[in-house]
Amino acid sequence: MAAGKATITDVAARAGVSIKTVSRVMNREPNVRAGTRERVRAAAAALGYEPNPAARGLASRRTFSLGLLYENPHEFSYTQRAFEGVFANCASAGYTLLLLPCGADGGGSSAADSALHLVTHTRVDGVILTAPLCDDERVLAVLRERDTPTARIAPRATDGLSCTVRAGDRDAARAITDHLHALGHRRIAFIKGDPRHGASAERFAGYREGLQANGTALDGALLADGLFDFDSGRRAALDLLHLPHRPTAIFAANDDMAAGAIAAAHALGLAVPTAVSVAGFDDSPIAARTWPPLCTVRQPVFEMAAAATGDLIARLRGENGEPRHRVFDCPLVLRASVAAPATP
Amino acid sequence: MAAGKATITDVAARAGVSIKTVSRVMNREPNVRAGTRERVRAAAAALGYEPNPAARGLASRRTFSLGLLYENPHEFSYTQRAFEGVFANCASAGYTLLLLPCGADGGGSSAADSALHLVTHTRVDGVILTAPLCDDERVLAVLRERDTPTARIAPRATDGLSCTVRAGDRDAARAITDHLHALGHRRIAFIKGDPRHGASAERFAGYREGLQANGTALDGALLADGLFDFDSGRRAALDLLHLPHRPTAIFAANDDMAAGAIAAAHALGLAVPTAVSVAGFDDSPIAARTWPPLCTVRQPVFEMAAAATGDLIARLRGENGEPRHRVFDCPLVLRASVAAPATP
DNA sequence: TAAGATATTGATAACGCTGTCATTCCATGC
DNA sequence: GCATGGAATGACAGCGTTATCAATATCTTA
Repeated sequence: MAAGKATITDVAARAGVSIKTVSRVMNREPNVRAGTRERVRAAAAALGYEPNPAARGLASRRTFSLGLLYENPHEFSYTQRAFEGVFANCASAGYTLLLLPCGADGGGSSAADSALHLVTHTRVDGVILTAPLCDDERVLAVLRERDTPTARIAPRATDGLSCTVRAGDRDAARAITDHLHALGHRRIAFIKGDPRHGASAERFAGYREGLQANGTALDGALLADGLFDFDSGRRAALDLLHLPHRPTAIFAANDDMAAGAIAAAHALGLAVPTAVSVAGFDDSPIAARTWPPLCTVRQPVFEMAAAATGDLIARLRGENGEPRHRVFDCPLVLRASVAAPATP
Repeated sequence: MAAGKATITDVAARAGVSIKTVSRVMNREPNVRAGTRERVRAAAAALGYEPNPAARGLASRRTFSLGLLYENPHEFSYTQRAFEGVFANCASAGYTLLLLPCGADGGGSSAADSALHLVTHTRVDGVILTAPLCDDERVLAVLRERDTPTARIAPRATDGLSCTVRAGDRDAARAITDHLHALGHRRIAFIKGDPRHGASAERFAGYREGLQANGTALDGALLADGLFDFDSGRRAALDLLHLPHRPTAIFAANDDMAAGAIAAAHALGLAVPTAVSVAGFDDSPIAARTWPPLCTVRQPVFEMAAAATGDLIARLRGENGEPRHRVFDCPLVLRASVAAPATP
């Protein structure tokens, strides 16, 4: 039973009551006999009925929405920057932004579930997905089924149906690797990103390309797994720095992990960059706040999110035929956490 | 002319055309004579007419809103945590969350303007304001005028009209100061927060109370101004650490500035906490990522935001008479950036 | 047991806008 | 002067819900 089609009239007919009674049940109003209530509930469930928010709002003069007004000069995390980018284009096009956070708690399935729930029960003209949700097959299937135009930020691959934007992860990772090599580093460790993100594989590929192009063999001992968060980076770096023949540089697949690596070096009494260089990826706010500040590549998140939104809106207006796919350049950001290796 | 009252019919009557023509003008459809268009525009402006989104959505089967689906396990900035807290309560109560960011660009006036614009043109049942917007008289005046129920997070003062939540800033700052004193610090510097935030004054008051209770005189040379951001903290700390008789501890009014202070100490070759202790406020993510990690107090932002939202929704449902005012405790978080001063 | 009170249900009119289609207007060509 | 056709405008029927108030069913109480 396709959701989003049944109306209150259908439910009333099926339950053998008036629409007003259905309305009462849906709004949990008192004065409905338990049996009637149950019958209406069953009919609604069978038909996959969801009240239409617009009709509800029109009739009741309520919106069932709250505004959250905020001003945020200092904090620009990845998500924050993405919000701002999306919002910038929404506002100017007369669109409203609905936030649908997905619980990141117990494993991927719960996140997907809450995503599905929200997509099914909230009527929006289009949806913007960020990684790693943008690669979740179940979420994408629901959107396809309901013909919901979609834009995806940092997806694993393009699909001809949705607009996408992504960073040139591979080239940027290659650039960092080249930079480290050019400074004289030959033992460059790599901390991988969360495997659920498409970008992780790309960044790793860029690292490998860089080694290969510079004639350095890939040393499996210099690879560590991470999950894009500070603590996984810290732990991975501790392992790497305890190696008998330790790396002279550590390249982490994002800044949070790189910050963890710097903390690990500090904890072991190894000076950065004298004893070990550390590089990150993203140019997130943490990159300018570590000591020493982090050498990284800048991902233009705001611009990426704004572009995704613009393309999606254009599509909603029927302005362009094929969905667009954009790739954004990530320029190198040189900072003090990287230097030439000590020559022993 | 109070906005939010005029309907398309009023505009049509005033312009001497049919409602359909008004609709055409409002939607920028073609085939309207320039003169007619102008007449309609003038009538709409005179009446302060804004199309009703619900009616529009119902008739056109469009929502003019986009969904942004995201999953965000790692980044929990202050704003992010507040979002999550607000959203948690919105979703379970059947409310939708509308984000209205305010440009934090050229001075406060522009931010207030964009806030006003959004509050006026978007119909929401209630509004949640974060600092420093929650103390902006112009914003509050608009909300009062339109009888929009409001919740405020970290306001300067309560007002009997809106629900408020805030942290026990004064007590927490007092606790940090006491802690530093107990360790033996007698020259404790303080970096003030952004004066636009009510919390700044409270935290400073707590610092002063702490000194006084411990019998230490307030030394004006040990006070520095800051704006809650990393760089203002770094610069303030550089000044303080260049004093002839420099402080043994620096207490910054938030973590971002404290992180800046740590960077300043590093830059001057002063070890933390051996040469100088540094304490912050908030327990924001940066606090666990500096080296050494930051001693601070934990502000329960998620819980505060969730409580504000819950109180607001209860109010919208007419469940409670007087608006609630809550104060949240901020427990001390002991970390390595603070230790007893060296005894020379 | 009947009157009165209360709980339950439904008929119907909004709600404010857009879509459809009919109508009017006006410029053009013959 | 009159037909022709496209541009400009309007009449009116929904859109899917809630609100109002009347109607009916059920329960109380004397």
